[in-house]
Amino acid sequence: MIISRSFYTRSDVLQIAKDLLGKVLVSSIGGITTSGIIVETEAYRAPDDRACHAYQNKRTERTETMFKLGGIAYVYICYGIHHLFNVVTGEDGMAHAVLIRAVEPLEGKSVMKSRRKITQIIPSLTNGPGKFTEAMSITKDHNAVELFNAQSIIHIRDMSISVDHNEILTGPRVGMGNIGESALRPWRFRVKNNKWTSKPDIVKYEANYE
DNA sequence: AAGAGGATGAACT
DNA sequence: GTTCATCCTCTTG
Repeated sequence: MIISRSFYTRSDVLQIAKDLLGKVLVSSIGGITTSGIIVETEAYRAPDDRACHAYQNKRTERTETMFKLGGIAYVYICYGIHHLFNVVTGEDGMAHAVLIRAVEPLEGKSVMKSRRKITQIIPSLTNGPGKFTEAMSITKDHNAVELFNAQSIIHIRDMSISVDHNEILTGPRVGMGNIGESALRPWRFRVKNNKWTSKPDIVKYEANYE
């Protein structure tokens, strides 16, 4: 069943990032339904998180979506090519979001294959934040879509797929640059032994932070 | 008005 | 391991 708005408006974005594992992301683009089990997430939390676009509560046209009441999508273009999908969480005025980094394909696998221009059902179909959005035809046009509304072309369901807390691997987020302490925060969560998650943990040996 | 750079992925060597 | 595709957003002048 559809996940209600109250799931998203909770204040702890780290908890929501973990709770989203096992939930099912659904897109119905052009009458074609695709869906996937969320198997990897990352939390982003303004104002103190330098990795967050809304670091120090910086409001711009782009970040405005993140400040809204939880339960909507935040989709933006990365490197000019990839559309990255986030779930906005928390109260109105709090810029918190969960990046979905990978899903396990459920419905519409053949459509996903053609969109990704590959011929087999293999992890590279959806095991990255820019990959599953392509497979599910999610673009920045879907920014601010209501995910708690079953009529929305993108929404999230609870299909009673349980992920025990000891099945969740935790580690630093992917793609952090020179952002000091924020890069070390273990705010990436993924399902242990699930082959549909993205690249392995990044190990940082450098300990010279500002 | 212009320029830098990015929460990535694919195709290279 | 390296390069680069590609474009929007934000900063600076």
